[in-house]
Amino acid sequence: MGTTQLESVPEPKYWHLKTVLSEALDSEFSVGEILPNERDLAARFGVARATLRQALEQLELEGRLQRRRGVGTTVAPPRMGVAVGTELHVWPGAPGDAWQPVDCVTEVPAAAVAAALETGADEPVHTVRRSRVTHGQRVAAELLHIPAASVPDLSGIDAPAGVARARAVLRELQRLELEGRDSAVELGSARADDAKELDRLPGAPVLVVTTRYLAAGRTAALSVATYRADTCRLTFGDSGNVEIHEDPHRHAS
Amino acid sequence: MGTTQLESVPEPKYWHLKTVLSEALDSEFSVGEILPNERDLAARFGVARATLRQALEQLELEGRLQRRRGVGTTVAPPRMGVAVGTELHVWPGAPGDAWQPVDCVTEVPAAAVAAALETGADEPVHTVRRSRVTHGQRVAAELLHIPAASVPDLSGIDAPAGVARARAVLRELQRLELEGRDSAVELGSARADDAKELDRLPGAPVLVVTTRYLAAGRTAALSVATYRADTCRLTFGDSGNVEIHEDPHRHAS
DNA sequence: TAGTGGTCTAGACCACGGA
DNA sequence: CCGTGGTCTAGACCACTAA
Repeated sequence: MGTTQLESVPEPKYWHLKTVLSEALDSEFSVGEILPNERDLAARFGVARATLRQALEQLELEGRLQRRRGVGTTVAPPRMGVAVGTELHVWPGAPGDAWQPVDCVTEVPAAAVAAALETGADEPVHTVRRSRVTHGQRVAAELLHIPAASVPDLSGIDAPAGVARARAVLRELQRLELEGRDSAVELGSARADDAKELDRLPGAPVLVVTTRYLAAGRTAALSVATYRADTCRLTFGDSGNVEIHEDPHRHAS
Repeated sequence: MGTTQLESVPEPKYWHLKTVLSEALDSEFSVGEILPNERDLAARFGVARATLRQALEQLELEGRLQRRRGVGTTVAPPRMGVAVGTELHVWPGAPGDAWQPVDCVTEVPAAAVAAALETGADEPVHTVRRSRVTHGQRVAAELLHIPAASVPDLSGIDAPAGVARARAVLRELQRLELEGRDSAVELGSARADDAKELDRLPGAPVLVVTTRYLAAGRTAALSVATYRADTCRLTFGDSGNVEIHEDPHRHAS
């Protein structure tokens, strides 16, 4: 036939759309600027709204866009670097750490937490809730699990819960000698409570950082911190922290 | 009215669906088992297929499911821990590292890479492509950028590209003294080339690990590694590496 | 109250894998 | 070839925000 078949691998529309939008963001928009609404954009590109939304979702996942219901879609600033792996051999709650205690409860934890802490099934655990603010933005929410056995001298505190108790638990933790630490990062989706704390909808993508603190040959504390994946880049520096100004991954190929 | 209004905050259908499916996966399915197809599942729960797919997407994002076109949806095994932050003060390509060189080209890089390397705009850079296999699975693809100035004694090599040249560049790199390193982790979506290497569709969620290697007071190499976010948990241990058996994040709350 | 993004539907067709 | 998940459409209604 006379028809040429160049499109041997037809690219999905939303993928092509994402590329076009991405280039437009680089050249025609500046940070914080509001994009046209989804219905107009879809009409302009001649696609259904659902298809446009698929492209926007990808761009939001990559931290290029920010969407807020009732407001609109704006161009996101570059992701902020958030230090996670520095301050070796320091307990949570040490002077100058980036976290702010919010609450504390003491109870027998869920089975998964007990297993990670290697505690007995009936052993009570203090769970401190903390939040992290960087550059004026709430970037992470944390649950810090501390077996009651790790902080035995908590007798003078009568507060059954709340910030006061959280501070007391953290203070007692400093008395132990920290022997080591290991962390893991994985992708997750925000639970309802974390989503509220992070000002996102439930299910929003988050980076979950799980850290075990070791003392006296056992796990003395377990931190599960959820960071906003759209706005954060987690940095693990073992040398001086230098900012990488532009993302080499974005434009490569 | 006599009708009670308990649903003050109506939960989205796909969110409830995700919870139900998640519990079913825990109790009624085992790893590797094939779920009913999407049309049957949607009918069984009385929702449109698109709504069901929204729930499945979330579960896949959390590493609970694996979906393959033409095959079906299966229950995913727990995420594998992949060491990323150990082996301090070791160059890429050192004996025993987990990466396998695939290719190497030498050319003037994209602007973003040049900026991160702090090289001049016209300075050539070796780009080594490597892939990482763990537990028999391709888990990551890497582009390793090395300024030509970091490996000046590359004269005896006549191969213009390919694995041989990659090995030669890595070998030369070992002659420098590594002074430090810093890494960053962020969420991204797989480019077409990485997706093919990782056996995923383009746009699949990945964890992008950017590492700068420092020597002689400058950036001697820059690694951009993309890990499959669905199957990997990146571990950064500064003490012995101990596996966390079950994810404390999954079941909490 | 008007306009935004978020959810949901009931279809259709396509690309891929295996029999 | 058939069955799977992946893409796409053209609507509808809801939840939220700001004026």
